[in-house]
Formats: sequence, C-alpha cells, structure tokens
Amino acid sequence: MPHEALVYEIRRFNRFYTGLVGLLDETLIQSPFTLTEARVLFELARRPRPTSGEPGFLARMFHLDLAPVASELAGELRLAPAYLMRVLRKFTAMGLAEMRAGPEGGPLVLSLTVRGKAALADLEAATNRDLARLIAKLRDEETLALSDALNRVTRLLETARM
Amino acid sequence: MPHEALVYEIRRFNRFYTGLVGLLDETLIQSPFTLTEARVLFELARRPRPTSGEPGFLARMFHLDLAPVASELAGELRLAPAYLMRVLRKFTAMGLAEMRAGPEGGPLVLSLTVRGKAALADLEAATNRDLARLIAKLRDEETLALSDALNRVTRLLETARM
DNA sequence: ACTAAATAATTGACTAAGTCAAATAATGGA
DNA sequence: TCCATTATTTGACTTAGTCAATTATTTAGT
Repeated sequence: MPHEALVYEIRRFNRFYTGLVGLLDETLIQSPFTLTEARVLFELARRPRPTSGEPGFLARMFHLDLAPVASELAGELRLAPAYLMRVLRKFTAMGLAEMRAGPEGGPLVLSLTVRGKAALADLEAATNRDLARLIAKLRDEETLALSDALNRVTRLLETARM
Repeated sequence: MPHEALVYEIRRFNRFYTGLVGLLDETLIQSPFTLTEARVLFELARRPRPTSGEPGFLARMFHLDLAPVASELAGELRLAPAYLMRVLRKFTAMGLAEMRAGPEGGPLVLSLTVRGKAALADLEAATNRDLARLIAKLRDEETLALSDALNRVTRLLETARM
C-alpha cells in the first residue's frame, strides 16, 4: 500500500465520517447551545477545578490549577479568547457556570454550577441516545469489531504523529 | 461488548478524530475559501454537468441532468439554498463557476470553469500534502493496517445504518 | 394548450458567530 | 521593585448563515 493511496482513502473516510458526525450534530443544534458552546460546556466539565476553598497542598506546591483558565480553554478548543469570554459570560448569566477569583486573589477559576452540570447531562443523554440508535442494529461480533477498528485507527494515527 | 460501552468509545473517537480533522482544516482556512466554499467547490467538481451544448439523447430522454441543480447541491451539502446561492454568485463573480440556462431555456446548469478546476486542484494538493505528512512516518504494514481499519469502520457503520 | 399546485431560484433584511485591535490587569523574573 | 510577558476584557467590526417573502419554473390534470 503506497502512502499516496492511503491519502485518498483517508479523504474518502473523512467525507464519510464528517457526514455522519454532521447528522449527529443535528441533535446538538436542536439544543439551546451552539456546537461551540457545547464544546465549552463539555470541556469545563472535563477539567474540573475547585469551585471554592483553598487549593490543596500539592496544588499550591506545583502550581496546579493556578494556570490562567480562560486562555487554557481557548487554546485547547482553538477558540479566540474574546469569543470564549462571551460564551463564558453567557453561561454565567444563565447560571450554568461561575467565574470567581481564586483564593488569595489568585487567577480566575471556572466551574460549572449544578445547573450547568445538569444541562451538560441533558446534552450528553441526547447524543448518547442518537449513537445508541445508530449502532442498535449491530450484532454482538460487529460491535466488537467496530470497537476494535476504532481503536486501531486511533492508535495508528497517534503513532503517526509522534 | 455491550452497546453502551461502544457508545462511549465512539464518542472518544469523535473527539480524537474531529480534533485531527480540525488540524487539517487549518490548511483550508489559509486558503481563499471558507470550509463551506471548499465543500461547494468540491461537490461541483464531483458532479460534473455539461457546460454547453445540447444534452445527449439519453439525458433528454430520461431527464438526466435536468434536475434543478442548486437545490440538489443544497440538499447534499445540507446548506440553506439562500446561502448556497450567495456562494455560487461569489464563485461566478470570481470566474470559478458558471451558471447558465441550459439548452431550450431549461433549468440552470452549474459548472466549474477552468480556473475553478485549477483552484480546486490547489486546495486538494494542499490537503493531500498535509495528509501525506501526517502518515509519512508509518511503516508499510502500518499503512496497510490503517487502510484496513478505516474500511472496517466505514463498512460497519454503513451496515448499522441500513 | 391551459391552469393549478408544487417545487426551485432569488432577493433583501436580519441574526448569530467569530475576529481584531486596543485597553487593562495580572504574573514572573531580574 | 520594575520591566517584560502573558492573560483578560471590552467595543467595534466582519463574515457566515438564516428566514420569510417573491418570482420563476415544472408537473400533472383536464
């Protein structure tokens, strides 16, 4: 298999897969959030930070959790800081997130409120339902095979990037 | 493998893969086209239509190529017709595409001009280059394995949707 | 061929998403 | 402490995309 042929296969796969993901995104579009907002919500939940109180001993010692949060998020989501700020404001206004100065006047700390977590849970439930519907018809061995194939793709592409 | 576990794996894969695709899209963003415009360009090339002259006998007989083109494209790309129209206008203004009434006052016929094809070729060259770079480090058997895994994923997901 | 119903194309006015540059605040190191 | 860097925030702006209404075009029935 020459590399050139693989390039074309990947492009074919991209067309196929982005089409599929697009279908699934329809669900998100029905939700009260845009795709970007959903990503922010998700990312906020995935990188939890203390909502209050002192950072622990280790955190203080090694400056964990003290990095400026908004810029981190912006970098990770490849979002313009200015825009992220607006999303965060909106979330704060909706009572989904909190932005508060950390202890000892430290940098901003972002966190989801209980309502924010609930909103995210709703979103996730919807996408899970869609995915479950998508794979509902697969037989047991096909389920296994798909899982395996996905892992292979991931692993090989990660290898490739190293 | 229960279906529920696969749902989570697919979500993990989506995160991974959309991140990767996002990286590759950076290239497109450097180009003079937006992502949507690139898709339109690509789709125009993929569904070629006669740029001039009479449709052939069979085409007339079976109404081939007589379907209203813009709406077809809009449907396929899931784009609002109004917006597609603007993109087409822009392309026409740039000399990349032509919209002309078909023979005998028939419906509009869309096609890429020579310049349009050249622009697309540039785009494709850039993405091909990026992809080639991505997989450059793969050894021969890994190349084969990746191709195989991609095909498996496609096949299994297509099966699932039937 | 003529008309009515349906579908497609087109436009203008609008909303929302995202960018940019400049101002301010905070941090880290000499 | 003071300077240089990096992060945050804001306002003004651009671009992408939607919506609803209008005009053409096609199709089917007669």
